[in-house]
Amino acid sequence: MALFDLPESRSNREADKAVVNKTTNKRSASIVMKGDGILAKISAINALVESKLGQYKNEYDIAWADNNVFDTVIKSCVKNGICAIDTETTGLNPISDEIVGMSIYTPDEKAIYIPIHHVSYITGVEVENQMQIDEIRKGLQLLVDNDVKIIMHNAKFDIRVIWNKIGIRLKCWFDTQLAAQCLNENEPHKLKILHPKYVQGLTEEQRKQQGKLSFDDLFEGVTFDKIPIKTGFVYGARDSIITFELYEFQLPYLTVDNPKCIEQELQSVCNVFWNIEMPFVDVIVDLEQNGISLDVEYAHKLSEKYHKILDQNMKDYESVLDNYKKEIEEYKKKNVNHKLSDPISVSSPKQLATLIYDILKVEPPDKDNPRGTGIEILEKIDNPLCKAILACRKTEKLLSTYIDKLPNELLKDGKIHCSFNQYGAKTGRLSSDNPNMQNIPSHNKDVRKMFVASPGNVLISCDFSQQEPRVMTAMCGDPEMRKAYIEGRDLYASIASIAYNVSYDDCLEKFPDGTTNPEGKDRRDSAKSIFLGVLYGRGINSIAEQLHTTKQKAQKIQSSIFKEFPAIKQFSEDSLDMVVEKGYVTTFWGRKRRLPDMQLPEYEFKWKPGYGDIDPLSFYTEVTELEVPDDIVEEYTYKLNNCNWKDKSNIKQQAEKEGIIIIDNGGKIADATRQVVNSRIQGSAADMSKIAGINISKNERLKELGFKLLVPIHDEYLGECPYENKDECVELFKQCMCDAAKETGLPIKVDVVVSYEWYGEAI
DNA sequence: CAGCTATGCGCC
DNA sequence: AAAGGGCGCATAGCTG
Repeated sequence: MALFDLPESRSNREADKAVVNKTTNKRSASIVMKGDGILAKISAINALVESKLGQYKNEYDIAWADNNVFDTVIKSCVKNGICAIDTETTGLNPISDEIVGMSIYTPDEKAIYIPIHHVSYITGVEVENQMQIDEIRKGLQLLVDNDVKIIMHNAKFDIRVIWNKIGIRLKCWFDTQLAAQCLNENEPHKLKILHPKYVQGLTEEQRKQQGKLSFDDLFEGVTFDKIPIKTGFVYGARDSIITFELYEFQLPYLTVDNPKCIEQELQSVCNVFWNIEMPFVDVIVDLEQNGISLDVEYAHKLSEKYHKILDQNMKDYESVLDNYKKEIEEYKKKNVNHKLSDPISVSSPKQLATLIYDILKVEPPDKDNPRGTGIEILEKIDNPLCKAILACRKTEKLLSTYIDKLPNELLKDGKIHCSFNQYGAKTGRLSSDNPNMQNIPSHNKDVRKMFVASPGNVLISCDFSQQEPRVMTAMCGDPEMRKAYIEGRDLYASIASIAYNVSYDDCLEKFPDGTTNPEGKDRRDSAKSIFLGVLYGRGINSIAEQLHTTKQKAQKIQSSIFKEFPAIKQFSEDSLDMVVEKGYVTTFWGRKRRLPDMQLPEYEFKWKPGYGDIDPLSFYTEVTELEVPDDIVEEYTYKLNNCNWKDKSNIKQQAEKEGIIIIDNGGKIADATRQVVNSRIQGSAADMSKIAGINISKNERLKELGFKLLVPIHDEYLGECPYENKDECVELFKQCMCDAAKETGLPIKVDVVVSYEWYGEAI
């Protein structure tokens, strides 16, 4: 059974975890099953691939060590100056997983599959006559030397695989995934979905019929290295050609003077794609490849410390719970089918709700969420039990998500190499996973200190100061707000000063002598909340609640802010006008956020099946959907627009009796409305941060100094460099960041910290 | 058993 | 009437 020594279907990384998690007995049991099933599984896969992709068999070629297919195609790539490339691997980790094969397509040649590390699924021995890494490297070097334009789908992955496994760092010229995201952020961006949809022109129905063609669907559970080349080459080779075809479809829309681009109003998106997203691919490759060091010894100590705290938290919780022993027992007797564990689990919202609302009969503080057990609700309840629950949950979160989790994520180099999703948010922001490096606790100073500079290096963090408010100021152009930033004043204090009609100094957190000024802090906090409230589309009630004040007072401050800074309100109104007219808003740099819900009618009217002027007995009602006559639509629209909101459901029920279904889009429209201003601001900030990353990665001097980017956290970058170069790196780092704001015409401030541990003591 | 949703919570 | 934007992940608990 040595063949199946590891659970092969998983990445090495996960395999390691499996070794830790499972007993030896269990493990070998599952492996025996795998071994017994592999023959059947492979033949099932062979048949499945044959049925789905067999038609393409003769259209693609295999590059073997003893034929000249690879050389021929490389030559054609050089001649054409363009090609699409894709890799197949044993898993999704470009460092710890292995490359299995590659495919290349260039026009006028068959798409080729290059087997590299296929093994026999029976013996585990490498299949003979596969291409040698050295030969492939020489070929790829030719592509680099001749500036061949390379097209990929999710390029950062393939670039890293090829860099790590073949030793060539390719540059991607056109990433079809990023293109798709720039062209429409509101759809899935998998190659296997986009190609049928846009290149083959299949309808949703036809696509369903075609069935699933993605890797997981076809090879479920079996890594690609075990797939016989005769079967796998069709899938592999096809990846590069469909990537190329998708590119051909997309290119006109991303060519600034092409009629298709102009007609779709995509000129500004071209700027984002070509000048921000494509150059940023190299930044992501660096970030992921660099990784960040973790102090394992410190993490271990931290784990001990917090497990002790958790033990104490649990003791406290259980002793408080003891006070309610009687009530709990009573409840359990009355409700024989109760699902309460003993003691009641602090991590089960259901059990906690039972405890708090059913057993202790607490009056729900939040009417909208009467059985909620979230932090804000428990804080309002304000009793020792809730305090104990919150303490347990806080500590458990720290331990399970960070302190005990992160040390397991290390690769062989002792670093965490997480994954960054370049278009992770529909606003254009990045996201991070495996693990998420963008939500490491910052309030708690202990946890971030697990992350340290590599030996001989220092960490440098550099963040934009008030990035989003600054972007808002640049975009709305309010002269008073601009002045505040240009003169280096605190914007929130400036707003407060004007809104409250008191001096600027009286709106700062501190007096000039350094002592705290509580009134000033309150004013500044109010202005800040309201300003950010506008950014987030937040309701006035919710703002008032946060400020611990009345709705009237909050409303008054908001009104005076709108009055004194008319550009803020104007900007919101312009944004709403734009989205209603065009269906989208744009960022400062031209990224689009489509919000089609904003163009929905407030109400839609449909006949109930069998109603309308169709014969109720007809079998064909679903074929012709008849529209509800205009006069009825108008009548109900008028009623709905002029009624008390409480009467709305009555009207809807009334209509239903008459066979008319009223769809209320109010909720969707409200949701989208809140996104309008925020998308422009958050998206512009994201653009700016990406430009900063590009500036940094293109700075040759920083490279010479050994500076490395490690983690982006929205408005902040974390990097490291050799200790002796820190001063020069800090200056260049700051400059690259500030330069990103150049186009806005507003200066931006950055804050820098140099330290050995993240959030550790400044050096 | 895997895979899904709900709830809660960490960050900007 | 009331309304926080953007993420990823852990756990519980349900379903197939």
